[in-house]
Amino acid sequence: MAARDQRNTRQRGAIRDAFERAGRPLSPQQVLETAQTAVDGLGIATVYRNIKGLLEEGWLAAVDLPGRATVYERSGKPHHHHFHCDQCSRVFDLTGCLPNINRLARKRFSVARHELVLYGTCADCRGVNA
Amino acid sequence: MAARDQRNTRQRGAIRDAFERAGRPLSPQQVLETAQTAVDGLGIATVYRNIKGLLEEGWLAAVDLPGRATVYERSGKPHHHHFHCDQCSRVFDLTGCLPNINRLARKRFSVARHELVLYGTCADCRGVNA
DNA sequence: ATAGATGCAAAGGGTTTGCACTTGA
DNA sequence: TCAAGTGCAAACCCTTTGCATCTAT
Repeated sequence: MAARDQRNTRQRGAIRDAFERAGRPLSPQQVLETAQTAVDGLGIATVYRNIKGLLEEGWLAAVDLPGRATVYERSGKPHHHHFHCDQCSRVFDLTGCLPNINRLARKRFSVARHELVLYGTCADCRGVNA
Repeated sequence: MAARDQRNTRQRGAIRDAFERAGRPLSPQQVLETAQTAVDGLGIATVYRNIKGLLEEGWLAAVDLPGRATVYERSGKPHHHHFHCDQCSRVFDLTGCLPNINRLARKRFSVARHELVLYGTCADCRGVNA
């Protein structure tokens, strides 16, 4: 394998922690804010560089969502989609998918994959702190 | 109504034409390239300003797609989704949707709408110039 | 010791805005 | 006429990169 020669810096550790603990996709900015509580002076450039490294390593996966900057999540999850809260802008994982989703395209399109995002309000924002 | 006091400039006409003729969502850059053939010296800022105006007017609708800049299309179409060609990056309209698509979210999420994008290769890029 | 990693600041790419000039009505 | 519209360039925001310094190994 020898993915590459990466060191275990405090910064990298804090960034990984941020993802482990969040359990949901995070933006670089959100990662910065979380990881800064552990590593003072952490810079945004370092966050971007580590995210890139963790992507190449396969530890992270990019989640492109319409209308917002790319967020990232731990890789290895089964096929799933996301929910975007219109109020707090946080992104949550959904489970499962729908059959026939790729059949929406006419035969003149060869479909390789799809992306589905649901929008609305999360329980926290609705005050349903159940 | 008096949406606002908009003039019919050559630029605005050319921009509208670009959308009318394309029949598919366009990016500001694509609009610029098309409309420049009609209006020499057209600037990108004018394209952005007119797109914004046409959005407010309700003549255009924004189409946010994951991982690419927002594209725009004529408004008023029934609910539909889009196909993004991985090779030429053009975006095409699909027709229809799937039932139950909003049920993918657990009850802790209140779903207001959804966005679905299919990815793959369009007929042109596959050489199926049928 | 030393190559990789970091932080800062500057550079990029796409979108928006300020301003003087142009133009539609 | 004269405010809305335009073109240009500077400003912005987010992401990436250059470089001197720092640090795991």
